[in-house]
Amino acid sequence: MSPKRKSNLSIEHALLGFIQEQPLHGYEIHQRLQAAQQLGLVWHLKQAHLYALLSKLESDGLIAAELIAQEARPPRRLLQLTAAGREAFANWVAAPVQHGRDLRIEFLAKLFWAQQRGATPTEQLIAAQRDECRMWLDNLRVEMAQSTDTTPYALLVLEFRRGQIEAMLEWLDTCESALASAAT
Amino acid sequence: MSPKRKSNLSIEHALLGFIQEQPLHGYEIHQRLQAAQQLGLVWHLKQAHLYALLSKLESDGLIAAELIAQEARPPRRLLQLTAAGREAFANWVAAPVQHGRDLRIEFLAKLFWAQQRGATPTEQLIAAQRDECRMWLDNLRVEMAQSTDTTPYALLVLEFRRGQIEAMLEWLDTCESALASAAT
DNA sequence: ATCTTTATACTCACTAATTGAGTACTCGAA
DNA sequence: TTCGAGTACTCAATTAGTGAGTATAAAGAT
Repeated sequence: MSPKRKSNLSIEHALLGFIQEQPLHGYEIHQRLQAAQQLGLVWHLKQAHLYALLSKLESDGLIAAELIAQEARPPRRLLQLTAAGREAFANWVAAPVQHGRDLRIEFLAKLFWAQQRGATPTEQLIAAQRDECRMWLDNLRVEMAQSTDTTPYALLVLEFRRGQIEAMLEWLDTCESALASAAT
Repeated sequence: MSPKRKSNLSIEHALLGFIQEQPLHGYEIHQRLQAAQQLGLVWHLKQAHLYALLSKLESDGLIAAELIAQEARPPRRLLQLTAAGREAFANWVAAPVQHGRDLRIEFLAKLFWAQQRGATPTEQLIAAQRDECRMWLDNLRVEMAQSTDTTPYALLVLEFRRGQIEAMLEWLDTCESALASAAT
């Protein structure tokens, strides 16, 4: 009833990238997701799930469908970005992820699209994520410094997180130089 | 109808640890899960979710409940390990996780219980996980070596994973020395 | 000439995961 | 005396995710 559902979109935004250039239908998007060496490397989606996410994006007004009848086949639902969708996608690509658990999939997906968009968006994304990671590290260090009454286990947990974040930061540097050398 | 449901238990096993020593009821388990510096540090569960997981464990025959009536309050369901549950828990604690995505929560949960059990189980778990991680690394290196026709993006994805696994391996070393020095 | 795959383009019904909210009582403090 | 906090769960609802199915055409096999 209420017009504003709490729409928890995040990784779904990655699908919008496929229809930036030209409208596509769901089946084709699924094909491209599977394609080797691309997004499918980090994000796996069953077909039925893909269609579910697409309708979610549609009901959120980020994409709009146009029915293209085909004689004797199910009609294609040609999907295209709405203005809101185009904006949401741009924002999503540019924004770093806010939690470590989102690095493996969502950040790599952002990087994929950023890198399709060119060197500048890529560098900006990397810089933004680096800032975010540094913030996480700073917070961790504060927590660890305050740890006088900390159990050995709790300390190990914090050290685990520190290690993962530091590895991420080093890898972000790798990304930058890889892309810089790819540009030349 | 069929007696064998495909029961996809894994992280749920961590709950069994709470009733190793004495039977507890769900509410109490939730309290202990929240307790600072413990498992709650890595695994957050809403109350309703906890109860759902407990019934799953029960229908899998790993725990059994005894109803304890209390005058004028809802009766407690006192939960205890079955023989199968005790075995399943021991196996779970000893086994390394098979996928990188399970490191942040499930492995840390295993470590928590291993370390409650003493130095030997802890060392064994760490060793087993180290072997597993080394295997992942070896596979990654093969993939990377075979990468002649690889896009820069695909290469970065592989390098990301390598970084995370290497950080994990270093951290496993930290764990070992931390626990060794705690033992003295 | 017919028969079987394979590709196209989705839909449906279901189970599992997860959440918010509620219930029904007690006890201690203001 | 009433208000909040604690005890111990339960329920209904929403979301996520999967397996299987549908309907058709074109391509290839026998």
